[in-house]
Amino acid sequence: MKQPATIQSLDEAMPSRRGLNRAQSVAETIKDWIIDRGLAPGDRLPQEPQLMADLGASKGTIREALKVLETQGLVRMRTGPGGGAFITDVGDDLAGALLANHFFFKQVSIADIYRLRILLEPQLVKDLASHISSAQIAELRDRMSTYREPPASIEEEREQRTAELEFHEALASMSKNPLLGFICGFLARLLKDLAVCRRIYDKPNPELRESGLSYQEQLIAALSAGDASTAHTVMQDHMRTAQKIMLAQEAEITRAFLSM
Amino acid sequence: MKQPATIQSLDEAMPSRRGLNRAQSVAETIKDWIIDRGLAPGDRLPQEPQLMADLGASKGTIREALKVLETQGLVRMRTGPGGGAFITDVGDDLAGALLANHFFFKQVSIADIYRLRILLEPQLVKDLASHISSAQIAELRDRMSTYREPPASIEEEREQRTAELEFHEALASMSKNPLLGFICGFLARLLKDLAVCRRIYDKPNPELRESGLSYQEQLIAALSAGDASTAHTVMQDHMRTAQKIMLAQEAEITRAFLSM
DNA sequence: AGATATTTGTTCGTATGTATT
DNA sequence: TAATACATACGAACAAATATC
Repeated sequence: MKQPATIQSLDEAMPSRRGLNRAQSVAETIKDWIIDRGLAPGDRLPQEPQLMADLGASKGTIREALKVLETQGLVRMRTGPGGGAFITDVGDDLAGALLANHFFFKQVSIADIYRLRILLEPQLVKDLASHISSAQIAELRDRMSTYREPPASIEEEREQRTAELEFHEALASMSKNPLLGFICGFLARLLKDLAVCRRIYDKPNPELRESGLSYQEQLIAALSAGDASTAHTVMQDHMRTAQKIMLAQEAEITRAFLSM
Repeated sequence: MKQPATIQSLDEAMPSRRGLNRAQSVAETIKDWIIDRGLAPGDRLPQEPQLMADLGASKGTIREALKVLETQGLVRMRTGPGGGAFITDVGDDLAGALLANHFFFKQVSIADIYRLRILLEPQLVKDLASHISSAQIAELRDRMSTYREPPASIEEEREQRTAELEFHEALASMSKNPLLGFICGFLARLLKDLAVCRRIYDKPNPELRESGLSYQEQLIAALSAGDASTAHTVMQDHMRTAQKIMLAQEAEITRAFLSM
């Protein structure tokens, strides 16, 4: 059954969106559609000509509105026959990118990040111990093998440091608590992206590396044994030493900066 | 003379942005400009005709790109002479709304939220104790007066509960750690929306209220005395009690986020 | 206070690219 | 291979908002 036109009622159904221009207003209207028609990821929105008719807006405006939804990660556009705008789940990485924008102009220090990591990461693995699967443990073991051997070059040094952070991202993605998982993943991502950290990672740092390696072994052992409290302790120790090392490095680098 | 293929030169001027369409690619390019030209909030981007020339894109495309940046909260558009796209700070509320979108289809439980609050809020006030100003303490005292007296109706009950969460948002906004502050604020916001949408707080709950009142007095006392460890303990106790009470009424957040 | 110039906002018509059949 | 259906992009014109004189 086709439901032809809620057409011109829309211009009136839509008046009281103060402060927004047409495209944003259209985007909000489409959002409302999604809500009260209960559309789920995978469902398709009407096509552009249809939207133009239904919302009484031109192509350009419709496109701007869809762009809004797309950058919010709510829909994904596809070309070709059968194409159009599809409702999609908002991926962690996109949400992380958006959130990273928020901290674009704020100064987030390494100290700020580690203050959170020290609190959250131990809790994360503590919860994880009770429900982690053997397949997931295997995945963690697999990641570890990446940096089995000491780095031979600066590039390898940085690669290993990145891999270590991705180990934490993997842990985060396994959490049953979406909030906790997302935040831990985001913190790891911030460390990966932060300019200051990049400089830190450029120098060899065997101390941090060895600490990382031994803790990971202990952590995996504790996780596969389902030993929550040991996992918690191991992670906490690791975070504390990592914090110390990173803060020392940060201080050193800023000192080097000042002397220029 | 018409120049048919501006498109060609663009593919070369703007290489290696795989998978993105033109508007998104343009948006990324503009972002890069912002970064390496060191543009700060308040600075202005070139105007549309200029951007069209510089990026070799049509007006519609430029507008889509600017729309992307606008919905990400990175720029704000203004009409009229001297108007254009202005770099802007990304407000906490917008970032929160975007992040809330991310949890639109996920199920976040009250248990999930409180697991984080128990860890983070105590740390927040502990840090706060060392640098809070007397003006800020006055503001907190002022907020408390809102719910001095027991609620007379269901509506007042809910209002007081909201005010209590806004007390936490105020605390969060005072943090010197932007990450910690943002996350605590976001958690309070989640609970607030949860309250509005799911009517969890509709029943009178004198136990929670009294616990809240007495803890706030103790907290403010500790903060104005600069007593970090007491502030930490007080908040931790409060969070634990609140968690117990709330878990009794545990319900899951489903949708209701998008309307923000 | 009002006219005007400047700049974004919106629309239409059309052409091109791309994936499905 | 050709035909189709859809998004994607261009360009020109017009409408609305707003600062300046």
